[in-house]
Amino acid sequence: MADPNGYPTSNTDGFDDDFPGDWPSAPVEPYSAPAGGIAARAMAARRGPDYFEGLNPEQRHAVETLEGPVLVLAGAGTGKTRVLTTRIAHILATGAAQPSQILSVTFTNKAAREMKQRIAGFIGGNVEGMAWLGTFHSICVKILRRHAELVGLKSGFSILDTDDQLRLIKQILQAEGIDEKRWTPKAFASLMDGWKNRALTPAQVSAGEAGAFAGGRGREIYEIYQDRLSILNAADFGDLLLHVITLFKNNPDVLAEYQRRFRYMLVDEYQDTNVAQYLWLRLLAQSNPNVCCVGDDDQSIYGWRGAEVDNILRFEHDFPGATVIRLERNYRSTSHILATASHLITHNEGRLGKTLFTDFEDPEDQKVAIASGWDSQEEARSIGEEIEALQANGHALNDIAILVRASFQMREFEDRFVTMGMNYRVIGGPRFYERMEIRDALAYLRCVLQPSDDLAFERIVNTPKRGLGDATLKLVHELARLERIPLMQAAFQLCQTEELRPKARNALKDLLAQFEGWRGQLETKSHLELTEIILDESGYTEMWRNDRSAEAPGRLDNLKELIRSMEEFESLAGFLEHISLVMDRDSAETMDAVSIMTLHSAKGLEFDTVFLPGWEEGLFPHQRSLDETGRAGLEEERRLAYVGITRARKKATIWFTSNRRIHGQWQSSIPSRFLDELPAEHVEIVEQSSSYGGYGGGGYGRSGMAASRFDRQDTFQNSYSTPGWQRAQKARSSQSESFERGRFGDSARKDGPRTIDGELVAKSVSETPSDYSVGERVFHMKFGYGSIISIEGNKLTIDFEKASVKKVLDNFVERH
DNA sequence: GGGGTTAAGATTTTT
DNA sequence: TCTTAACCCC
Repeated sequence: MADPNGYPTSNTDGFDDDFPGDWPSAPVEPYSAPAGGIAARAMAARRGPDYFEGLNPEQRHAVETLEGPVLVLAGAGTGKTRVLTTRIAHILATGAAQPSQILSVTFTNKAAREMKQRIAGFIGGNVEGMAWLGTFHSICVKILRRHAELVGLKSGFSILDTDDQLRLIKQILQAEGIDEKRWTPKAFASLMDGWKNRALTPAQVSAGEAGAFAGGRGREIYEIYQDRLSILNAADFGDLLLHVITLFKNNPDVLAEYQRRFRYMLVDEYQDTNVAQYLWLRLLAQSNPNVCCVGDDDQSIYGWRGAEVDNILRFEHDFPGATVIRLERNYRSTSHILATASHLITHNEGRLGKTLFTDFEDPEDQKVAIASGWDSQEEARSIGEEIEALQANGHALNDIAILVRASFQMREFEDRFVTMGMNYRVIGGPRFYERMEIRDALAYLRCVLQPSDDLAFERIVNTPKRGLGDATLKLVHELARLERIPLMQAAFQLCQTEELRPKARNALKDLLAQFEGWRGQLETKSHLELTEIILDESGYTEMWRNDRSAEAPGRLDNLKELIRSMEEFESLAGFLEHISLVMDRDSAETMDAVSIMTLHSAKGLEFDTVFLPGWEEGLFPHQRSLDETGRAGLEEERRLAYVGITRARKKATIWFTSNRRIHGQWQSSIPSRFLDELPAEHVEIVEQSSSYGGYGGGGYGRSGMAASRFDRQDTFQNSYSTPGWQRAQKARSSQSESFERGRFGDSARKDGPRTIDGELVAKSVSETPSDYSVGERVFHMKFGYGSIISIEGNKLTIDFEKASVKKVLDNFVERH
């Protein structure tokens, strides 16, 4: 069957009717011309299909080399996604495979979504057949649901999030009598994560490593944990991969089916794969080498969560006969930016080596700027002013980003921007589905759907408060463990006895009856209605309505948003499956605002203008990274710097300050060693015009933090004699000017809503005196309720009930 | 069960 | 310095 666009189609679940049983045992291989053969040369002489339009020769090579292993080393901004999607289009158009025969893996849902959209552009909307385009995890779930029994699960298994995981570990540690202070659940979780990232089952954990926890009981705890999961019929994120690997290893017939199915495999962001993902891929690629991995070793920044740069470095070794294609032609940044980033990254050892270049050079292009200030406040203020100036020149705020190393740096900017009335948005941060109220609501839904979901039940059994305290729960737990039954069932049995005090018994009975009632409505009510009913009848919404804290209104909004987001799903089960895997939410932000985010979350994005504050030793490179992983850590930090610089299309400005407050303590800081690794000819030191105080000089470098611990001390100390550094110092010490120049009232900025977390809305700053009066009770989105102590113009000093005394602009509060 | 006090910990984050 | 979670007492 073919669709109107001539592309082969297949059904949408990825499991064709003929799969696995009726899979043709000897499929007719589509002919593919050998590279360099007569047909190939004849074809190359001809104009390619439309989708080749605009590809450069390397990109085209990457698209056309369909057979055998291919590694595409795609530098930043070299059209990586384009190559991937065009390659898929090419596979489909040449008839080399059906959509359902292409395995294409990404790391994030966002990447998967974008890829689907772009492919839809090529093949006319019909991407439903691309059933195997998704994240590692979502693909694994799909496989596992089919073969759950083979790894000791039932098909309806639930997927635990990190919160559930921690609570479970905690219970186990308690039950095993392990001191939670000495051996924290968190520590165990990350240890176990490490094992799962390397595809180690409990039996495979080496004695040495197992010994690193609770006096040698690491493996034992891991085993108990896995046991518990299988009793709960649940899997954590790491398990999703691990179970599939186990499945493949123990069931060659199952593996063979998938090997036959996937004619072409594509992996995006290959530098981010961990050992488990690598093994997973190797298993699938055993009999079929048509693997195309795309990645950039220079952008590997997730080593700390198990990514192995080695995977990409060893590709040619692991996949013999691999074609390696380098994409170095950059379409994003100016030559100064590229040269700066390229030069910096050459300081790393153990890279495959690429040098970005651009064909477009404009004498007007600005060099990468290096600016410095006295402290982080000045940094925020100056950057704010520069952004204001850009805005005045018609620069869209949406094309400006501030990329920080650590999220605590964001606060300074938020504070400053709130004061200035500058639109900004924080990207990243706590995700929607991780919020307490959302998790609670989901726990209710999970309980309705899966009465055996103990973790969900525990979560909400006494939320809102029903008088079911520790004592009651302890009895339920004991019975459940004794009888090896789920908590809800134990609770039910307990209600039949006299063991509980009448009050608790009735409360528990009522709750169980409610769940029964909700379950009864599964068939008759839509999942939207039912969710509303549940949240209502359980008293959950009421709980927040009665809550007087600052966050309560937002939480109620989030609950509404949750219900709204369920609309796109057919059923409760479908919705729950989706959100356990897709923890992100793409907010439709339309407003013009500066983006503030961490360097990590900036990967894959680009902006005209990028500010990179906080380039100081200890912060960037981060001390902890150096302490924990030494040289490898330093190199990863350097790659992070590389990622940061290459986000900029036209202008990058790097900042460092002499003083920074860390954990409330002011500390003097010294410029990042990375600054001295930048190429002088592409960088300019900015003379500060608005700095104040002046920096007194005087050897803060040597007495600075941790200088003696650096493994490259010689290079490092030399940094004080480099011309760049001296000029930067000179520029800094010469100034003193008041910085409190009228920030208010001089703004020709257009009015618009301001957001914090994409939600808080404020209006413009003005000198109009506030019409609030002293003593009035007001509400502030971030600080909650408070009363006004004093007023200056539109600045209110408020004594907050839940926060301290703060000064805020009157636009940010409302009467109460 | 709630409210108040104290202690610990404070990179990066997706699934 | 500030936030969060645990803890203790009523």
